[in-house]
Amino acid sequence: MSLSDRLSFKDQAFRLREEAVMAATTRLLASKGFDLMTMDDVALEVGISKPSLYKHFKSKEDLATEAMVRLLDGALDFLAGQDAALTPLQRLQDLLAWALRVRLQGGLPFLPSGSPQVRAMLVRSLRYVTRVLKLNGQLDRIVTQAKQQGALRADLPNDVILYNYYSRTCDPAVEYLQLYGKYDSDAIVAHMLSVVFDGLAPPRADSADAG
Amino acid sequence: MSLSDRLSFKDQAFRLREEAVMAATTRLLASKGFDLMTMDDVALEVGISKPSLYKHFKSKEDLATEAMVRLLDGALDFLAGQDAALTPLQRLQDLLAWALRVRLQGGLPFLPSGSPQVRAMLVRSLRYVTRVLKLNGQLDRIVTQAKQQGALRADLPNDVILYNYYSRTCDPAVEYLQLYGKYDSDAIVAHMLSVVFDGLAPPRADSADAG
DNA sequence: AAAAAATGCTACTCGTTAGTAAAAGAGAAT
DNA sequence: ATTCTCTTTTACTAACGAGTAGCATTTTTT
Repeated sequence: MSLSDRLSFKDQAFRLREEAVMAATTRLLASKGFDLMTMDDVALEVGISKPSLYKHFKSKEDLATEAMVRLLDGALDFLAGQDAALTPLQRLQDLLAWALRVRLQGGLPFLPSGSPQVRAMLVRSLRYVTRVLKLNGQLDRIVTQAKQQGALRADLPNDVILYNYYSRTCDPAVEYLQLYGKYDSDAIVAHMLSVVFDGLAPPRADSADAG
Repeated sequence: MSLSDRLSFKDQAFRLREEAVMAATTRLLASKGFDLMTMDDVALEVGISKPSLYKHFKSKEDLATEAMVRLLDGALDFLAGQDAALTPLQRLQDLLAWALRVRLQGGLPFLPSGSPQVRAMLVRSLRYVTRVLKLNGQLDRIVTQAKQQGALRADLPNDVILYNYYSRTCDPAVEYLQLYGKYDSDAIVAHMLSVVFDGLAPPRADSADAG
């Protein structure tokens, strides 16, 4: 309603196409990576021609960066929308589950895996860096809270925990297990969460009290 | 001696250069990835010209595949050379530590992270596939042994354990923590091993006996 | 010492891809 | 209805990268 009133048909179509472009970019970035994703790929997938892309985004760099920004905004929104009653540990677990599901549906990981070039490209973008710092700050606080509650290991520095956490969203294990076809998304998410927080070794009942 | 006797100067130089080519390829593959590594890069790093590379390897694909094959051979050698007295868990931990150190020194990860194209390329190579199957088989047996000894969680399928294990060798967390400069290699390896096997959550002393 | 064989290098080809210019087309305003 | 503006497209350019042809050089062999 409010859209149709204010915007012309052309503008509406333009916005819709922009969303389609973002969706295609995200999918292609996640599957092929930045280097192998061509602007022609994106154009073809959206069903428009390459120069039209440049009406929306001024470069490939811009396009890719925007995709990452949207992912991080999604994560920040997810955090902001979480139930206040949740424990810090549950907040972390739920966010990771969300990120893994995003990934399993063809979305992007939190960390740009791979080449320093891509990292450098992202860091050039203020829009991107802002989000990273915000997410980092929020998660760092939650990790500290979880440690205070005894829900995360106090012997690990926060950054070690955080990078281990982030990196799980681009863990190839997810991809490979999905490729297998043996497990559905729920099973993969459950397994991954279990492994991240509890580890591959069984709980050692003798560790705390026995000695 | 035996080399100088049988091989001409030319042949010796040729072999030495071939090693230099492999070393450069490995380093560049690890840092830039397959797509961004150019044959000119390799040639420049070795100090020879591009066409000379093609006397050693018939294509970029060949070159990259050979680098992966050597890594896997290294892993298989490491396994073969392990002390027979080691527990299965220790064997897994030591191999992972070895792989992480390789990675921290600019080497390749076990899993080709990223694009399906690269995966497809590797799978085309029989030399590569042979090694993968061999390593998979050996590690699968060790994992089963470790489970029987209660050293690994029996509730996780072997393949879930294995892919989580493999994927740690290309975990960006390693890269990022190294980038930080705050931790030395030993600390990073120790932290990673600890996280992989024990998880981010503290041991739950109440889990097995209390209920 | 001279011919023979093999390697290394300079200078190319061909294909691919990011990005652009100018024409063609569709919607909006008078 | 007609003009005006904005968008879309076809057809390009420029750069880069994989792989090659043919010449120069160097080692080996007779």
